[in-house]
Parts: sequence; structure tokens; C-alpha cells
Amino acid sequence: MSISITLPDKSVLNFDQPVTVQEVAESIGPGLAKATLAGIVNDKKVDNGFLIERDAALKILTPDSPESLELIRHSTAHVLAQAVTRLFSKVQLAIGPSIKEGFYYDFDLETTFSPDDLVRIEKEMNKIIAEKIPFQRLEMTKAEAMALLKERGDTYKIEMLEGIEDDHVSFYQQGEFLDWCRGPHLPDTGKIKAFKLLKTAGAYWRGDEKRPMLQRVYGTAFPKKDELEAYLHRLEEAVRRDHRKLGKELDLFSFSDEVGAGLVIYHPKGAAIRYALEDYLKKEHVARGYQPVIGPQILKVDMWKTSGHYQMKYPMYFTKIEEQEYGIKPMNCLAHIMIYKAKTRSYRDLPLRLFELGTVHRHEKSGVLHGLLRLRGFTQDDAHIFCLPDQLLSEIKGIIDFVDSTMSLFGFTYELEISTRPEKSIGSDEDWEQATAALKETLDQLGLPYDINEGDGAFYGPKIDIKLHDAIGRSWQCATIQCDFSLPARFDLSYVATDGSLKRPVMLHRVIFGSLDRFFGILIEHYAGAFPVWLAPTQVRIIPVSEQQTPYAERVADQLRQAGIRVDLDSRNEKLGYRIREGAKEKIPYLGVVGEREAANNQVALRKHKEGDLGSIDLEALREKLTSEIANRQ
RNA sequence: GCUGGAGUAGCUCAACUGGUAGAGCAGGUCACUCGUAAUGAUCAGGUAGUGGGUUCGACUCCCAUCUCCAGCUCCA
Repeated sequence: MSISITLPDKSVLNFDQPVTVQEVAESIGPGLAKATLAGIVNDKKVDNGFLIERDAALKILTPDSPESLELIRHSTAHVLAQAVTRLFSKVQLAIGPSIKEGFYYDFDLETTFSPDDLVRIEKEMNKIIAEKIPFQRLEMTKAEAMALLKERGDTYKIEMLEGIEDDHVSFYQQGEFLDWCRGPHLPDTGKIKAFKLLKTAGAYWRGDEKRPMLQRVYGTAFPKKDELEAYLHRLEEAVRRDHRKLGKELDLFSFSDEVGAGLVIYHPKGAAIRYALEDYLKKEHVARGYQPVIGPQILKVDMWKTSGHYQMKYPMYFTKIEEQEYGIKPMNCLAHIMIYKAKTRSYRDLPLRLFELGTVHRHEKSGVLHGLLRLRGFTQDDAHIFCLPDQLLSEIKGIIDFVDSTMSLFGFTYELEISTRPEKSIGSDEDWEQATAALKETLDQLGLPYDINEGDGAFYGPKIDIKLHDAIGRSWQCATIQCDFSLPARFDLSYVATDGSLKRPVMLHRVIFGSLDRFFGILIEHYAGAFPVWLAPTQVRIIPVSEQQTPYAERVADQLRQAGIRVDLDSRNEKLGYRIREGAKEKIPYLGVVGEREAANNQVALRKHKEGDLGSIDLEALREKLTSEIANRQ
């Protein structure tokens, strides 16, 4: 009997009898043998002890393999669970998967974990790692497993096992600790080189708020210490850039207990940035053939019944005027639909692109509010495109082009996701299929890769979501394109076709920023509060060296202001160094110092944020420089 | 909404086991008139998120409520 094993480089190794992954590694070399964590046999991840019994393709996983990360984290989760069972009595294990940035493990225990506990658990974990305990795989039938779990009283595991189809399952044992688990795992606990417990939190069993609240411990692990440190540094960086903190420090916006949760108040500096963003949007929409419109804040409740929002229990606010019930708009589409309906439309009128900076209100649950990123009242750069079915593709292409140019303006990369029909939805199956196909076809034609997010569409149609990546690698959902056959039918929209018959238009809902408020919050973190000139609330600050230059400084500020530049003056009775420091702390792009020399020569000594002194330039040159940078959105 | 934590001057924070609150920065005033990241002096500022309760007495204990933070669930 002979077994041939094909390695990723297509080379083939032959063995006389079944071999384990580890043995294959040993036959290649001692270095690899030592580094081997696990293997991938015919696309399936397995332990290093997995016995290969027939011809197979094998990839050996070492700490350098990207596929190892998940493995390392999952095994670290097991070590966490082992440590917790050592330190706490009466613990029930629930579930402990690896996740995008690390891992967690959910426990059911009577007390809640304190920060001190976290330190204790971490210490115990380090002990377990130092012990280099092997992970051993035990296989058995489902019935045997069930008996074992019942004997141990593992109620959560029993519930999970009941949902499993396979007849054979596995357990993993490391020392005294045994856990029902699919695996695979590292060879032994000593292979864990860099981990950290991050936080504890409550989490419902299976995410269901009616089920018991468990204690979740979050942590992360990496193959190498420096990778862990880089990750922890990134977390610190995210804290440093937190838009809620910067918003307060830079005096951009505030929230108030008296006003209410989730309702943002923009201060002058924050509003300056908002207006700059709105100006960009308005100009860009008009240039792309959209027509700006304005709808009312509240609409009679019957409108929301026709649209389906009411029956769908969309989280809206309602109010009454003389016994007539009104709904405060959570979306802008209805007024746009009424504009379409205001007169008979011909196929010649389509596509009709209506755009509005529409402020909407949604009754978000209190626990989800989060700075500017999750509000109860926010403004969307919302547009609705009414078009012929055969215009759908080109319209979607146009929107994607818009998204692309906007993302590159801010330096965001992005990826696409198509979300399909959710459980709570309206419309016929055919319409959903047609709409979903249209979205896929467009992206296919454009050659753009995308993921499918099943069941995550809007209630009236499927959507393309755009996830952007910011300066420190986090992703955010902002832009979305939704294809809708339902609302045109519900509101009985029609156009006169070439043959004189009445036909139904298709509707696209789309946003580019999504919520201006959220986008602003993301920008604050993206730029770490140091906005480019075109967005900065104060684009240049003029600082006279001493009182004698104040009149000249006022003239400089005034001339720049006349040119439409956001300029201010700091002629306070403070030392120059002090005022430079203040300007730097406020992250103002340019500081213009004027002393005796500048006043005599009609010049300004320019200092750029983060870059320092640029030397003196003529006032006229400064005006042109700033005007051009602002116009080019630099 | 749920679980846990928090709420002291504009901001950041402090005050032993209950005995009616302090500092730095910011702000006002004065002096200095200053050349690229903190000049000095001085003054003012809070009754402790809000409402109840316990107590001779509460910032400190209890209850309710509001808001914030972390997570769950949900979402632009």
C-alpha cells in the first residue's frame, strides 16, 4: 500500500503506510516539524495528529500561514475556558469561537467577572501555556457524546449538540479540561505565543434577549508578540481618534440630557464642516443630473400604511394634529414618490433623479445610540431614481461611479456586498428575484467583486451595501443602493410608454454618505480631527506677534475673509508660542504669523499643521494658494 | 430594550470607614509688548444629573428616573 501526498508546490511525497500531518512535516525537515501547528487535508483543516490514510493534498500550517490565525485564537479560547474552570467553581461552558479580531468564550456562572478576575485568569492561562499541555482529540458517536455531556451537566453544549446532524462528533481534552468541540486545535498549549484578554461583557445565550445572560470574556491572540502589540496599538489609536472625544475637544458638537438622547447639536465649527460637506454633495449631485427637492418632516399616517412602514412596525415616531395622525419621516422616499405622481410621466422623463438632504427620525433603542454614528435624528444624502427597467443597469453604474469618486476624495477604500430578501418584507418573489438579479448583473458587468449577505435587504428591496475602510483599517457601512419594485406598485406609479400604454417604473433608493452625521463622525476619526483645508472649520488663523501688528493682522484676515476663506484672528494678549500651541492643538491647517517684517512687506509668515514653518509669502499669494486648495478640495 | 459600570466647577480629575467639596487647564482682570508648542500675578466659578427616602447629619447608604460608557440585539 502506498499513499501519495501532494504539497501546495505540487511536489508529491510517497509513504508506505498512513501518516499523520506531523510525520509528513518531520519527513520534510526538523524546522518545519517544529513549526507545524496543523494541516489542511483536501481543503479541510485538521490537527497535526490527523492520520492521512489515502492519497491527499496537504498544506502544512505554521505560525506564518494565514489559516493558522483562527486556530491559534480558538485554542486560546479553550485555554481561557480551562483557566476559568480552574479558578471558578460551578462554571457552565457555553460557546467560545474565534472572531474577526480575536476570540471570546461565554460562561454561565453566578458571579460577574471583575477586572481583577481578568488579570487572574490571564495569569492562570500563562501557567497553562507554560505547561505545554497537548490538545487531544477524542472521537465518539453522537449518542456517546450526549451521554457524556449529560453526565457532566453541560446544558448549553447539550442544546448545541441536539442541533448537530453528524453522527460522529469530537471532544478535545487538554489535561483535566474537556470540551465538546469540532476542532482542530494546536498541538499543545505551549504553541500560544501572544494573547491578551481585553474585556468582559454580558451576552445572551444564542443572542436571544429572552435567554439567560452569560458572562463573555473577549480576548485576542496572534502568532507573534509584535503582531499582538501592533493590534493593541491600533486599539489605542482608535481611542485617541474617538469622534466623541474629539468632537468635544474641538468644540464641534454636543449632546444634552435636557434635549434628549441621540439628538446632536452642531456647534459653529462642526456646522462649518457639515456645510462644507453639504456643499460638496449639492454640487456633485447637480453635476450628475440629480434635481434637488425638499419634502415635509411629517406625513399623514395613511401614507406610511400605503408604503408598508406602518405594518412593518418600522421604528417611527407619530404625532397628532386635530385628531389626524401623522408619522415623522424615517425615510425620504414618500415625498419623492409624490413628486413623481404630481403629473403624468412619459418614458421621455426618465430617469428622474430626485435628491434631498433629508433629515429623518427613527426610534432607535436606547442601548444602540453611539455618538454621531447612531442617532435618533440624522440627515441623509438621499436620492430616488425613477427609471425604466432597462435603464436600471446604467443607473446603478452611475451611482457606483459616484460612490467611487467620493470615496477616493476622502481616501477611503471600500468593498461591496449584496443583501437579499429579509424575513420581514413586502413584494412578490418575482420582483425580488428580478431586483436582486439586476444588482448582481451590474456588479458582474463592472467586474466588481462582492459578497452576498443573505436576508439583510431593506423590507422593500435588495441592496448593494458599500463598506468603506478608514485610515486605521476599520470598516463602516455608509453608501447603499436599493432596488425597489414594491413601492412603485404600492403607490401605483406609472409612465406612458412609447406605445401609449401605462407602464410601471422601477425605483432606486440610494445614499452616498448615508447619514451625513455618521459620515462626519467617521471623517473625524479618519482624519484624527486634523481636517484638510477644504473642510477645516478654521482654514487659517492670523496671529500678530505683538499688539502693534494687530491692525495689519485685521486687514489680512479681512481680505482672506472677503475671498471666502474661513479665517480667524488670535490677537489675545499671550505670547506667540502660546498661541501657536493653541492653534496646533485645534489642528488648524494654516497659522499665519504677522510681525513687523510681514507688516512692512505685506506678507504673512505661514506655518502648516504638522509640517511647521513654511516661511513668509505675499498676502496675495496666500489668498491664491488657499483659494485653489479649497477649490480642489485638498 | 437587556446585562454590567458610571454621572463632583466649561474640561480633566481629587477628597479616610456618612460630619455640608479641592486642584490643574479653560474663563475674567492687571502687568509684561513679546518672532514659531504653555509669561507672571490676581479674581471668579460647583450644593454634587434629577426626584424621593433613611439619618441628628449624605457627594458618600437605599429607591426611582434621566444621561453616558462597554457588550448583546438592531441599524444610516
